[in-house]
Amino acid sequence: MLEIQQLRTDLENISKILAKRGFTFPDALFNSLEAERKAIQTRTQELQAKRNAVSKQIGHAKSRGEDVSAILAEVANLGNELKQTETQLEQIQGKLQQILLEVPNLPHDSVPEGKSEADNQEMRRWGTPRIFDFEIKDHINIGEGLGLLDFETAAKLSGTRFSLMKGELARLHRALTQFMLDTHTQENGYTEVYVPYLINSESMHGTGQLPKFEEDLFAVYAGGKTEVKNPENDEGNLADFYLIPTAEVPITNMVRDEIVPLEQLPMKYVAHTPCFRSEAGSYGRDTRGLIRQHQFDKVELVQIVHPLKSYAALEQLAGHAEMILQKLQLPYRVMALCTGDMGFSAAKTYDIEVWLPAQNSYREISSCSNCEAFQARRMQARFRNESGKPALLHTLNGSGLAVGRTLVAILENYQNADGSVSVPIALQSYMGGLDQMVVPKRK
RNA sequence: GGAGAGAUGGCCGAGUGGUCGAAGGCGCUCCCCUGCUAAGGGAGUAUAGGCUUUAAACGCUUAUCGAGGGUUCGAAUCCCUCUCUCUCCGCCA
Repeated sequence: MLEIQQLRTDLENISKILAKRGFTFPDALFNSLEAERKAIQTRTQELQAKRNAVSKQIGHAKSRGEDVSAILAEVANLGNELKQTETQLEQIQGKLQQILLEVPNLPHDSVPEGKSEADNQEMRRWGTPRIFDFEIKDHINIGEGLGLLDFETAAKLSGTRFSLMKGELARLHRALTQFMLDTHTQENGYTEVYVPYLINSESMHGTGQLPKFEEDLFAVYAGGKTEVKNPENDEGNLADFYLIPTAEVPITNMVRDEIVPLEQLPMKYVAHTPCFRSEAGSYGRDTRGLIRQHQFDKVELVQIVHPLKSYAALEQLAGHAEMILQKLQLPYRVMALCTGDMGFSAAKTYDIEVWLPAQNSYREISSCSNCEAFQARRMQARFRNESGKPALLHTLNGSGLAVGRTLVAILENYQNADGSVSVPIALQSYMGGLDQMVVPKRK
């Protein structure tokens, strides 16, 4: 959420900046609502002040035992008018709030301008894609060839965009999460947290998934009841819970409505959770394989920091995600997302893309964003600053990493001619010393 | 799921219709006193808005005593709904 004062004083400029993201701010509507708001709010407060003064008078008079009927007559109609203006004010502020909640964050000055993925800017590359002297397979063929990856059964259980892993592959998947968590807690200074996967709508508003992106989520209704609780307003249509699309939601919301002491900053949290996404609007994209699933695991990094330190923290956070790929010896590149490709809440985002040989391209495996005060303002997440005053925090999040996609990268980059897959050295201790997953011999 | 108790400022805690944004204490900040230490004295100390202001401060003003609604000229206080916490019982991985 943007600061409404900023919009009031600098609308033209902000509108221009938002246009770079492809967002059209409703200038005219906003201005007329604001004018109305100002008039009605002033009037309301005048009436309230009068009521308070008169009520106080009555109190005084009564305590002196005087007759108050004259004063009472004077304010007979005040109540009605006040109620009317209060209602009007509430409606207008509701409308303004609604507009505000759907406005994306302002991109940072350093963000490259552009319309789509094609305009993202490459920052750096690490590692050299391996040259294979045999015909390579994609991760689906490798996994199925090993007899450890089973999409058919997953489809029977749940449908498309689900997967089922067995044996050493399931263990490798688990090894990856352990390895990532251990690295971030032991080397990068994060505190591990275990969080709820079912989250209420307030939290989803806090990090920006609601109200605009409900169709991307899975909603959960206690006892399977989906009837509208309160048909009078939209809030009544909200589900009891939503399945988290990322651990960013529960972790970041830990500081919702909190005032954090200065000395507790920066807060650095890591969590491993499953993530659930409806993937509405991505029909036909990455339909095969593990790349785009309704359910996938992710190790998420969240930093809650002092506003002056958030850009340094973003570089650090991206570095932490990169560390995992370096330890796994997986080639990658880092992209600065352009204005048109960034997510709703982000002021600046680096995507880390891992090399996938079978796709002959780099694919997103981590997305690291500085949301500045955008989420904090929605959440009222604050800290007590140097002069003792509450001020908004900055929040950052990044994958460190998406586990399923890391598994894909390992299968493809570590594949051998005979269909076996070598286990990266960094993971072998998590695999009971196993250094290779081999194709089972036919009997 | 059943029965009961509770939710007040950074913390503790008083306050059952009127001069209460809220006593008192603790903590914190500043000042005075004290040659260290301990103690003492004084002042200050919620948040979010609106108007005013080039901006800030100041000033004026509104709202907020878990949340929302109601009664009333007036609500921390009375009524209703909800949320959360605690205790006991039941069920449960």
